[in-house]
Amino acid sequence: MRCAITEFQQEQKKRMRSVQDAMDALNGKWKIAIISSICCYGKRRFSDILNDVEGVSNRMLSKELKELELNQLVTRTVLATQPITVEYELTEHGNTLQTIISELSGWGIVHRKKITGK
Amino acid sequence: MRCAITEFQQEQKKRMRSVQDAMDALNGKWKIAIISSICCYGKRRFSDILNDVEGVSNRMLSKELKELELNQLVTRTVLATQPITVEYELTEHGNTLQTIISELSGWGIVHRKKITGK
DNA sequence: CTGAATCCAGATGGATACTG
DNA sequence: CAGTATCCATCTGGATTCAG
Repeated sequence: MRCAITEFQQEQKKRMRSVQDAMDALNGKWKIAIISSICCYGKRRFSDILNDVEGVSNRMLSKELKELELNQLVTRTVLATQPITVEYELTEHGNTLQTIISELSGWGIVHRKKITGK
Repeated sequence: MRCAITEFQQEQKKRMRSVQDAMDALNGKWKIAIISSICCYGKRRFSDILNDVEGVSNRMLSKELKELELNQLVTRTVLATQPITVEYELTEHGNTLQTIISELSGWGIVHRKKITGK
């Protein structure tokens, strides 16, 4: 009977799928930088993020913010100013990413040393 | 004097860069699945990984394994069998990713529930 | 100010066939 | 078995312009 092996592989598949789910929500060149920018300041306007995230274009920023909103990681609030301004904020769910981002940051530092600076 | 703000922003930039360093090493459609496959079994052959990672082509597998090797996350060992076989294994450094992968997996499960199943 | 629309170059990745 | 080479469709993302 090969149940043990089968179950083991099933677990492995589930694990891989859930990691992929996470990565799908975070993929895109700027997502993590955008999240960092917002969470760092609490609330953040479109043009602010545009300045924070070095190199991003308004086209990409708009697109990735929309995806983050779809994934319920940020909220978008239009303010009735003249001209209008828009505030982005992390949702509670978005905030749960902070642990992961911290760990990625930590690993990234070690990794960079490993590859370059030795 | 604006030192506090400046330092804060400096910290933020560093953090974003190191996260990006980490993501650079892990980007690519299959990297995490490949790492999962290898670490799950200890050692793994090319054709094994090809089977484990659903949907990957030999072209992509070859390419991403090469990148993982460059980033010193896996080692490649040619065995003198007939025909030759190749074993891939996680380096010590590659193994340090397990925590992050676990967390991503955990977050991915919560996230999927949030977005779909409620 | 906050985007959306268009255009376009370059990267990504699948299918297939081939080599040692 | 473990890749490499080639062809080709699609995706990505920058620059620029336009709109509410």
